[in-house]
Amino acid sequence: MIRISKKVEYALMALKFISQSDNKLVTAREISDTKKIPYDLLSKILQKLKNENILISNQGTNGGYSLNKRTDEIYLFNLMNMLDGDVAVADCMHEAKEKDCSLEDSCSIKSEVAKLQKEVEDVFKNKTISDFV
Amino acid sequence: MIRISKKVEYALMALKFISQSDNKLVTAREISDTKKIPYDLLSKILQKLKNENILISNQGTNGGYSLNKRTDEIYLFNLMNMLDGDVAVADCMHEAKEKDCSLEDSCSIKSEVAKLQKEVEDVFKNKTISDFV
DNA sequence: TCTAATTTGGACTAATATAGTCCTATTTGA
DNA sequence: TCAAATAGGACTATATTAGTCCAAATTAGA
Ligand code: SF4
Ligand code: SF4
Repeated sequence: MIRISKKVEYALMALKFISQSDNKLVTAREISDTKKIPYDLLSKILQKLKNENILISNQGTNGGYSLNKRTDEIYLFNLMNMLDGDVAVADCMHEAKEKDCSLEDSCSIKSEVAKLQKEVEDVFKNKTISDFV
Repeated sequence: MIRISKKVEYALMALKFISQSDNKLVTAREISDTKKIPYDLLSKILQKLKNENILISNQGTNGGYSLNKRTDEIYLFNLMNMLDGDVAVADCMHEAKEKDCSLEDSCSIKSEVAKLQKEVEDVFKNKTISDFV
């Protein structure tokens, strides 16, 4: 059904929220409350973004998150990769070859699927967080 | 993870196969055997395509399927719709509003997601079976 | 030094979607 | 009448996505 996962949506909302908070640290709780995002899930997402150097985190009382990149340096394509794994329109299109397709031998559409992959990738590679702010 | 379902892949292979069979009727068994597609699943797909007037079917001995449209009249976008339901990058983007998002009130990214939806749709609307043949 | 606010992170469960199977009926040419 | 085929409902299995639970570590401030 070709969709953006909730994780990615939550990440987009969170990054937008943080980018609009003028350098002030933002807590997971704040975002969760104002955007109605499940707290635990959001926490995981922010941690991931921190580990991927999209965010900087400060632990402890008065802690929170802040951006570590400009919004136009954060690509939707990369976000999707971080949070959901490879953006691949078919099993055979994964970068890492863990997921092979058992039909690869008899497959008659692989090269066309590859073109499609390219076109879909381009859509997501051409969007950054700044498009969402 | 943004992918084309197996159903759609199987449909593409089947339609390609049929289109290359020079007006001769093609059976589900033939396609299933040569393309290694699970027979029962493929049958369902072909039946669906018949009900959607993409294929014509002939029952009984010597029966089989043939195309009811030119390959350049069969859009990937429509195939996906038929077989998997709405192509929607997010819950709120479904045509029929069965699937609403509970966050719609607090959502800060909906309009940008709508743009994305449009771009993704365009990719699939600009591909027909003829691109796969 | 204690406490509350916070991030960190593993393990788990629940819900949903996708893929595949099974079974029976119907149609039809030979 | 038989065998080859489509038709289609109901079901099961698998995988993915979404969400929850719990315990630990960090840190500012009282
Ligand atoms: S069926 Fe063909 S296109 Fe689809 S995943 Fe397998 S090899 Fe790739
Ligand atoms: S979170 Fe926003 S963009 Fe996503 S489905 Fe809900 S309303 Fe649409």
